[in-house]
Amino acid sequence: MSFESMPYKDKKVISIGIVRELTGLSLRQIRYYEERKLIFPDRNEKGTRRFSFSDIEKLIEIANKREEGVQTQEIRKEMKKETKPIEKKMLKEMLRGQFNAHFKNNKLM
Amino acid sequence: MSFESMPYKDKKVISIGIVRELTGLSLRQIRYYEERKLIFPDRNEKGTRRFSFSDIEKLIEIANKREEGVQTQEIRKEMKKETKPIEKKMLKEMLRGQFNAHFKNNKLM
DNA sequence: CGTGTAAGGAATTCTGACACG
DNA sequence: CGTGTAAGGAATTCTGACACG
Repeated sequence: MSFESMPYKDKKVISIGIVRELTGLSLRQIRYYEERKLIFPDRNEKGTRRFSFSDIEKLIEIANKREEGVQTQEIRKEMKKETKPIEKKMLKEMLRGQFNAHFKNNKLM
Repeated sequence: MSFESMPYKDKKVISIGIVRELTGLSLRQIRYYEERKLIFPDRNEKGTRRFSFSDIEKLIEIANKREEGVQTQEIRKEMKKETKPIEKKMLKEMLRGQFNAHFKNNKLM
């Protein structure tokens, strides 16, 4: 199942009210950080936001930075650097997936 | 943080609507399986249910058993057997925690 | 810039009950 | 036994806007 293969940490299943409880941030703050492209919750069909545990961890980091007086713009820049290696890893895995699919189709199936 | 120390899998943070999406079960079915003591979602202050990924996995198992015609009573019995070892493990860890706390308080603090 | 708040509407969730079987 | 459904109420979430600064 695709459900099993994805780590729970990145599944977008948490509503904004719970995120508020878990982070201590206000709804306004959470929505604003999305507006500033610091987090990227999914939306369900009717438009309500769905967050992952990763989003929550990110929000906790953001809250800490904000307490230090760092502006959202700066935080976004810092986060870009940090997520780059992850993107590279993802890309690598995607390529491997493509390769495997290709191999399967031509040699085994 | 206590947040970090607990695996995401067991955090009760998912609302019943998402559980329905993820399991394909109806709200009625999910609530009924709780009534029959097959799952144990938390409740927030206002009484709305909060499920964990573990609950969702359990529900998928339950759905499979039900398709085979197994009654909820039977499913509960089967699940009791399966969760016993986990309870033992938890108990062991709790005891170790108590021991460590005791040791710390008397010898180190 | 970052956050609070009141506003109105839409969608969610809850419980207890009746239905069928 | 297991599930559907209509009912009424309460709580959630959404957006765009005004406020302050």
